[in-house]
Amino acid sequence: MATTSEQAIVQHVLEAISEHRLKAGTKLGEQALSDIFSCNRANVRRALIILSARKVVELRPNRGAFVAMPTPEEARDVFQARRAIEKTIVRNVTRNAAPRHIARLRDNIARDRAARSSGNRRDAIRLSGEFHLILGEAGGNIVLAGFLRELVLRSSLIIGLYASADAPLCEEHDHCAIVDAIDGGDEAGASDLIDAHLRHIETSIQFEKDSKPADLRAILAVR
Amino acid sequence: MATTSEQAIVQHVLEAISEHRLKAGTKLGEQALSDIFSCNRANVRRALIILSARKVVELRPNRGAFVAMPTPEEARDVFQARRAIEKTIVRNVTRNAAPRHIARLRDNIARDRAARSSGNRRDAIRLSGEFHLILGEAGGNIVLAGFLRELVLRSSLIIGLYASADAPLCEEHDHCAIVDAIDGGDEAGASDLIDAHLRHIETSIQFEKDSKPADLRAILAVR
DNA sequence: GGCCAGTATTTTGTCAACAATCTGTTAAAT
DNA sequence: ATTTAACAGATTGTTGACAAAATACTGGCC
Repeated sequence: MATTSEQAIVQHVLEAISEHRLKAGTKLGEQALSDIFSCNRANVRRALIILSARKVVELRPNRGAFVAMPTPEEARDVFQARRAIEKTIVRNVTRNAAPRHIARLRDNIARDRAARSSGNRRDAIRLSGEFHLILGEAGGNIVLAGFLRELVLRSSLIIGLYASADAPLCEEHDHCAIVDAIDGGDEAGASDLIDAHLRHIETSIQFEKDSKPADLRAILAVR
Repeated sequence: MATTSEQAIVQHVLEAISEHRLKAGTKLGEQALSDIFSCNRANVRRALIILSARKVVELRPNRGAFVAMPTPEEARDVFQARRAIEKTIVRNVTRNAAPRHIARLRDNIARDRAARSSGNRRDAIRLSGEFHLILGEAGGNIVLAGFLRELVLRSSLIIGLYASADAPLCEEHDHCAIVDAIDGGDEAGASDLIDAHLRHIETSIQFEKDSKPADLRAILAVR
């Protein structure tokens, strides 16, 4: 059942979202996608169902597929979920810490720093997201890693929606401190650092509350 | 895109799994399902894709769909993920504790007890799973609740695979103590209790390690 | 000039027929 | 008797055509 093109579509859409090329709310027409990937509409359909199951695409009946637009409430839930999951992951990493994993993390930080200093914002965004995914893999729990992959993607949409265009995202200093704690075997310390890191990202996003049709109606009501 | 029959198939399969009527490894033929639900094969296909995204169904190319068979490693990961997620959920419930939620939880325990004493094992299994889902809803975090729903289902498959047929599952006493702690506003206590509860379930399952093809090959190799 | 109705076009949803693949059985050959 | 090969049946995968719905457009009306 798994064709190559279906996987390719999913992969490319996810990458585009994580690099902030695809913005929340963008329509993903079936014809358009089947043209781009030169495949049958059936494959596009399968890809869209998979993406909607991962909550990064919303399927509206008789309307089509759109890149999901997380609400502020959803955003809050996503970040709380990340704290719960990543704290456990980081504890796992600290316990199981294989040297190659530490190396991958440090390599990521170095490349992130390089991308930042050379002004390559797109790479920087992708790399600071990947840092968390590497943690997920290094933790050794496939289930948690899968959940985290979904959450990081949704975070990417949230940041694209609610953060200002040139806001600082993950601070590489934070990432560095986390790896140091892991490398030093400090489970509780690493756990606290990732928690603080995620809280810091969340508070750096300001959610404008007025984006719901109900509010609009209330505002425009003549009385 | 969401038809009624597609939702119905997903719903019924999930219910059947959570009540241990559908066992891990069962083949879900397309024709069979389209006959049962009297719908087109296309709808069956969509349902199967959704189920495979939730990891309760495995899609083997050119072979068809089968109810997933979690490995012991996967089982360990699922339960660790549940501990991470449910501890946070229980803390949320304790903080937000609406009376109607507490009532729903106590009602669930009462019905669970009734089912047990009347020897209705199927209902008892379903109800003790539902207890955790009610916690998920009461926590108020939709993202975590969604993850938990998936994990409870996978737990159901795991228990069906590895637990003996008449093993005691969730102890209703455990559930009772958890609700008491929540009702008393004891966040840390409730968190510890659910952690212990999940560890207890996990240790009551013995995983026979010999179920992988790699092991079989090693065992049967003539040298 | 702005607004509404009716039509045309595009897009999504449904379906059935056809092709490819796999499974199980039968038959022939060693 | 065992093994191999080929065949028959069943199941999955693919494709294109058709139906239904929504959006865009055009013309008439206030």
